[in-house]
Amino acid sequence: MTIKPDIEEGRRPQVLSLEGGCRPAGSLVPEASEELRAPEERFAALCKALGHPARVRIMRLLLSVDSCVCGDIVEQLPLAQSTVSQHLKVLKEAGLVEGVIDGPRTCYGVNREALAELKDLADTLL
Amino acid sequence: MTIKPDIEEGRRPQVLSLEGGCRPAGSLVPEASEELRAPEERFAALCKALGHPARVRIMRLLLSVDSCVCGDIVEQLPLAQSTVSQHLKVLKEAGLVEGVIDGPRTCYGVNREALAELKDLADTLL
DNA sequence: ATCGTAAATCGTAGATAAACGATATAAGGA
DNA sequence: TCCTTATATCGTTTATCTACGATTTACGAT
Repeated sequence: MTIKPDIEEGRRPQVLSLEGGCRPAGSLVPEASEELRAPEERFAALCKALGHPARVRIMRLLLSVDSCVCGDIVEQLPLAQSTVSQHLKVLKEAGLVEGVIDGPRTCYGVNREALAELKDLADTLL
Repeated sequence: MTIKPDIEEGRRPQVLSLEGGCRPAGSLVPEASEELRAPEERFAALCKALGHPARVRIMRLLLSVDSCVCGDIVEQLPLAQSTVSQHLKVLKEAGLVEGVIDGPRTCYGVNREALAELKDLADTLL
């Protein structure tokens, strides 16, 4: 890091991680170390992935049938196939769902561990 | 609503609520009525509000001091005052925090009910 | 009435997200 | 081999988010 101090003079180009900060000391709150910041970011990432009604819906669909649905998800949503595929990608990248390629189709399922992680983080952090 | 059918002919300008849908019948999953869709949207809205590390952080700061902090939040984050104010607004609009004006400053606090609602929805829906 | 401080809002730039259609990829069956 | 089907990816457009500085608003104190 610190490749360049900044772009030029204007606003910084999306930091979005707020890990460094600028405070030298004098934290009002005891924690705030590197270690304890990671769970917050993980929790935020999980929440962000669930922060769209279509994705909550997809999660529930997958939970309700418990095994793989695939293109069935598309039928359940008023969205184009490509859009649903995108939403699945977001959920997959957050680790909330897993996809298993099965012949010409892909079977998705909820990652129960990630779901447990989410609830655990919610209880721990908030 | 239905002021105009659509802008012109291109893609629709961000539906983002998927309430209507286009399915006439034949749902694969039993539920999917209007009533049961609301909690999903509420949950998504809460998650969206928490879908940024700065906002998770703010929530934790407010919980840790349990009463109002105010500009202290700004000191705890590597963000400008206006940015923090924006994040607080997002949390406030989701109902997760409440602000009480106290003289020249505003005291924020976590809305514990909304927090309970979040956890409850997580357990119920997922 | 004026000043200073705290917070909100405005205006703006750049990054991401969401949606679509079109196209590409991959596997199974004819 | 050549369709067909199922997903994924690409390219694009529009909307929203994130961040900032500058300004405005609202108090309290002088």
